[in-house]
Amino acid sequence: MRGKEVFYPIGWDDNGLATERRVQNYYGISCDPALPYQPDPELPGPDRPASSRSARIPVSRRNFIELCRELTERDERAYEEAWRRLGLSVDWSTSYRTIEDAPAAVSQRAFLRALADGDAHQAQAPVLWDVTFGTAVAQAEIEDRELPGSYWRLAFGLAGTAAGPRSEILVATTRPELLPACVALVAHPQDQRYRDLVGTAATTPLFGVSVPILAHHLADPAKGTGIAMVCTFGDTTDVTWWRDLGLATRPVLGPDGRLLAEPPEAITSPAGRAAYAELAGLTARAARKRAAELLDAAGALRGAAEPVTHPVKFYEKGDAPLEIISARQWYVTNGSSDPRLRQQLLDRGRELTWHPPHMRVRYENWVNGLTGDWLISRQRYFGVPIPVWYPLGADGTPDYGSPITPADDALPVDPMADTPPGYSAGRRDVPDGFTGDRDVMDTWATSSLTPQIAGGWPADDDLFARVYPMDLRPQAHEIIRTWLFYTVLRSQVLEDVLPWQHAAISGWILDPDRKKMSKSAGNVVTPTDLLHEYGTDAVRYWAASARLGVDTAFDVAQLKIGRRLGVKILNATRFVLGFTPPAEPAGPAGPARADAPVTEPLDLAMLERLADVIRRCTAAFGDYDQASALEFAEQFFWQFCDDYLELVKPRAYAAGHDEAAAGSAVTALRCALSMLLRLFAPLLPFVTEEAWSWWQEGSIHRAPWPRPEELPFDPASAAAPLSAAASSPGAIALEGQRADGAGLDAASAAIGAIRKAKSQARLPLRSEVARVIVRGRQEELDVLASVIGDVVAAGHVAQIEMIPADSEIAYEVKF
RNA sequence: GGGUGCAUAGCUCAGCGGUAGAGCACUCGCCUUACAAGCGAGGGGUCACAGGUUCGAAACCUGUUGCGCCCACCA
Repeated sequence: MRGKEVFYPIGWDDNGLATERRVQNYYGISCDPALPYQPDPELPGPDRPASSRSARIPVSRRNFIELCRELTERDERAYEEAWRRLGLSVDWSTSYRTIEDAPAAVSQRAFLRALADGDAHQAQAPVLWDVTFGTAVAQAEIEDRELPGSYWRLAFGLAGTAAGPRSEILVATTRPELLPACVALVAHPQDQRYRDLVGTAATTPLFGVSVPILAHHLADPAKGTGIAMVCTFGDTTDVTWWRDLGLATRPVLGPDGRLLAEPPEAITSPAGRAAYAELAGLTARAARKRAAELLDAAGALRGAAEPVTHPVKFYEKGDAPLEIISARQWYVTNGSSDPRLRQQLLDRGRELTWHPPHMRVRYENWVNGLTGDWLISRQRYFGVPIPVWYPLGADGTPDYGSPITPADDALPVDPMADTPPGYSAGRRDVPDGFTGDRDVMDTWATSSLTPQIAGGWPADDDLFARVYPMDLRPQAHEIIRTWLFYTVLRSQVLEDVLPWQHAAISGWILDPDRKKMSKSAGNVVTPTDLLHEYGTDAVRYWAASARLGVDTAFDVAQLKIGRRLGVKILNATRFVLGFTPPAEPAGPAGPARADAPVTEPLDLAMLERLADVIRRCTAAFGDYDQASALEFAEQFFWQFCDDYLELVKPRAYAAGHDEAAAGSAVTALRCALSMLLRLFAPLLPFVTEEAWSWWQEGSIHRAPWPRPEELPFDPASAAAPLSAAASSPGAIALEGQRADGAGLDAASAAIGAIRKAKSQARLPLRSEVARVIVRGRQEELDVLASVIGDVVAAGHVAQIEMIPADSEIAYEVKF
């Protein structure tokens, strides 16, 4: 409507663990990569009742991915239907799915570019691991949840003279099952209680392993007994201590979340090995209970277990606490260990215009709090494969340090199916042959490239040059640290540019009790029923009232009001179009046209007010504040209907008596209607399109945005007589003269006073009024005088008298 | 613990230096030549609390309390 070409792409982010879980639950299956492909698998089907994980039917990797594609496609069709019905003005002809070849190729190309530039690397390192999904996860996808737990106080043995009078040392832990993984005890260097012990060793109860007692500033004297047990790995602090203090590695937890079959080598005593055998194969949770029992039986517990509630790290879509295990993974540089890149990212955050501005703080918090590079590899199936192979040595061991990369024009590749350059297919997984990387990339590794994917990078140079960098990223606040941050990161690294100038950060829709909607809480309101019951425009009306950055409670009352507004627009349009245009019919669709001169002061005043509304709406939209734009338009529209239409009705109907006065009214009505419909069009697209179609050509959504300059004033008769009140703040310059809408307000106030008198007298509004006396200051009476004819007619007033007085304007109504 | 936002009528929210606002809900009235899925009128608020700035504070500053969110926090 503003005359610009808009590139508004839409895509489906269909990869990821959320999809895999939905597919598992929907079909009652699980993926087993060891199984062969079944062309026509027998599936339990969607009607199968929710089953335990063990009851799921295992299917091959290829079958699993096929089902993921199938179900996401079906889900996406349902979404598209809902969004089309919502009137989203995205360009459906350019939509993409991140799992399709073109986006996958973009994703792989960006990865290979990062690899070539040294921005992607592998490392064998401790990672946060979801034991249910069996994959590593990234820092951005972790959340804390409060869980109940217990403190156990374990007695570690002290040997030798350094121990002095003490023979044991108490260590509090919430995870006794990790005792076999213990590699050290750590106290704060200033802590007097343990100072003399630092540098000596203690012996773990039950397992009889000697561990050093060390000092580190991260040890908190106030927690537990002030001395912490360091394990491989109980939490991220353990990892820090392990690194800083150069500690041994004694893993006991496997990728499935169960204790490994064999104890760490450090456990050598028969008693220790016997104790470990009691724990082997148990889940961490079960092992915790068993370990506490064993410790109790061995007399190594001091005092009763103390219940606590503590925060535990979870994958945000996971059901079991994350564990930390050591694994080889792929990482992408994100500024955590590169001060220059970190500063560049912070600078980009300041370059970006945030709506609302304070959302930038979340971004900065996140960038400043990054603790490691971006872990992008996932040990899953439905995702874009990491596009590398590894050469195998003579003994069949992969050489991870020399990844084999595909040719650029071969992308996308699946290293598990495709053969790398320089090899034949037969040399897969044989000595001196090759093996494919079996991991896929984090879903954000692809969705962080949405500007590149939508913009045709790098194949369509012309499109890319025209649309990138883009203007706007609309998204919600919970994915600032993922979608927004990763997108800024990729554009910084790939193009050294900010991917868009503006970020419009929406809040959430909360349930009517202001609680977050969630499937498990059962308080989700889905839009489809609402769209059917209240209509799209009503739903959009409610949604548009939500300002950026502010969470909004779902409110059916707002839908009803929106629907009422839509109905009112149709009725008002019908009313206005019921009057015959005074002269030639309006020309081509578009700006309102003067069919007859607008000469009557009330009509001029109304249009002047409307011009001001247009200015304010336009400014609000420019400020990403659609809620204010709607409010301004709506407020004016109701005054237009309730006061102006009623005031002007008698004059407009009286076409036979005073053609000029009637013509002025009808022209003003049609002009205002045209502008109002266009003002509402972006927010209420369907009802305005319908009303527009009754009298205009073409779609209202391609009509020009209304401008005050369209006002059909006849310069010869413009609003000169509108009194001294024209110096008020609302005054506008028009055709070289000053005018404002004071006449409309004066007439509204006058008809309001008359209505009030009738209401208080319990009389119908159409009843006759014998006499109205108005007292007020001369200048106010002058304004009123200019529109008094319309007031008298609309109020059915027989006689009106205006008496100058040195007081606020007041009305006396006599029947 | 650090950060950030919010607190205004019964409800949902505007207002952000100049006499407290809207819609809904509530009460009363009205079939009025667009609309009874409508129209008109009315009642209803120490603007969380305490200081300060100012001629003047709901608004600006400081602090307090409560709620939400972000980050950190698993011994």
